[in-house]
Amino acid sequence: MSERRPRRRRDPDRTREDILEAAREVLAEDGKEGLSVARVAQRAGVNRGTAYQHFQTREQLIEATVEWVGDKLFEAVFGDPDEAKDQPVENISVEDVNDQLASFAMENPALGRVWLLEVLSSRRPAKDPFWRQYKSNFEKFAQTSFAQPGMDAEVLSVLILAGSFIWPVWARAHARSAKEREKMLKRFTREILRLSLHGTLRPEKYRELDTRVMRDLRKKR
Amino acid sequence: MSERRPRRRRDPDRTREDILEAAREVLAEDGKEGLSVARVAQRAGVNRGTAYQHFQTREQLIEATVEWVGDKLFEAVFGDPDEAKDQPVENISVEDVNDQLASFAMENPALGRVWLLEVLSSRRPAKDPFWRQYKSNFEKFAQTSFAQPGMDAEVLSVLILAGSFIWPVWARAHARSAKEREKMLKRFTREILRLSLHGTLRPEKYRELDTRVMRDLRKKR
DNA sequence: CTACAAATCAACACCGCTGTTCACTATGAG
DNA sequence: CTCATAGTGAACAGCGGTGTTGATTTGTAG
Repeated sequence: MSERRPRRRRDPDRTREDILEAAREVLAEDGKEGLSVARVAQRAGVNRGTAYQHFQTREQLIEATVEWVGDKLFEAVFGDPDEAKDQPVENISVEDVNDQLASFAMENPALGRVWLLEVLSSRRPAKDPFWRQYKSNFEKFAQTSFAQPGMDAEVLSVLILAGSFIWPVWARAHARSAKEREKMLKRFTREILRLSLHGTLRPEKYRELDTRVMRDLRKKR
Repeated sequence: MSERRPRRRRDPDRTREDILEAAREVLAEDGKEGLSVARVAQRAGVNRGTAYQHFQTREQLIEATVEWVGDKLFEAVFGDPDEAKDQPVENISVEDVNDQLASFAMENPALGRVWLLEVLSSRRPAKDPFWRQYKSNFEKFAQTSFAQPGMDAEVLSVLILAGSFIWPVWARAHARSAKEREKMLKRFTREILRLSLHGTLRPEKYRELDTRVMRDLRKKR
């Protein structure tokens, strides 16, 4: 036991990447609380001291990992950042965005959950590129004639994000085959679509409720 | 320092309650990961050994606390369990249920989040009275003529629960005055209602999408 | 009023983690 | 070649945690 590793080739960038990669793995397996610098360093095949050289504290290591997740999420949902930034809303398919989002969540359940809570509870959520883009897309879309009137884009952003990242918990995305995950994913995306198109209540059966909600609408913001 | 407390009066039930109460406080303040038997025992004014007598492990202490939250949540949303169990669905107001749920989540943000994740990831979620009732309500409702056709009640249950308990994170429910919480709560419940009634997309603008979703509907389950 | 099971408690043994420091070694860039 | 620096290893001081054990007290049943 306790094989002595040969010394790493000197390559700070590579080393940093290795540490981050290991951090992702640990985070994905055991969540934020399971992550210790010691474990990450071991998994990365790096001396603990070296890890502390690259990330001053455990918190910073987590932060850097979450940042990485945010970037990947952006890429998965909106594609190349440079092109995506200034796409007009009309070019963006509501359906595709939600599908990609839900798919990412299903394939990276633990990582995604950590990202979600970290970003939503952060002091400056707008720092995260994905959140910024996602929310602003929703807001712009709400202005178009394709959208139902009176939407609260912020609430909807949180709702769909929360649903997308929590659904894999219920679906037991870890511990399932790719095929089963695919099936659960489909169920989710289909229902989001159906909900988006028709809601859950038949408005004609809720006249009173409907007028009340829509009246509130006018006086607010 | 290190005042020596006088030995506790012998009263196992009371002691157990004190421990659970302290556990709730700790959980509410610092979440699942902040909970240690040591802290709970100290806060409860109980020897750590005593705590271990009542709850064999940290996990079991958490489990018991989550159970308590489930009960409270049930009570807050559905009222007295004995009466609620066999209410016909028609007597239950969709609006009220969602309002009470969101309100509970807003007033018990950390506790609620722990409950949500614990229940959804548990091996036997149906053990939790609230989840069981909530989901089955949704399923029964989906069968009525008040509901839009083709709803996936399970997806919707997870979606709304997730939204209700994650919204307070975004809303920074801790660290806000009662008045501000109330305002954020209103925004959420209103939007849920609006969404339930009208969705987000104008169906007439999404004919193709609509027919596709509804076609899928027929062949599935 | 006594016996006894159960409740309470202090102390024990042990773990893993954080963050720091320091001396040493290898290495790639210039 | 040389030298700043990445990487290593080891040790330290400290913290807070988990479970366990055996002695001690105490309510209560008989």
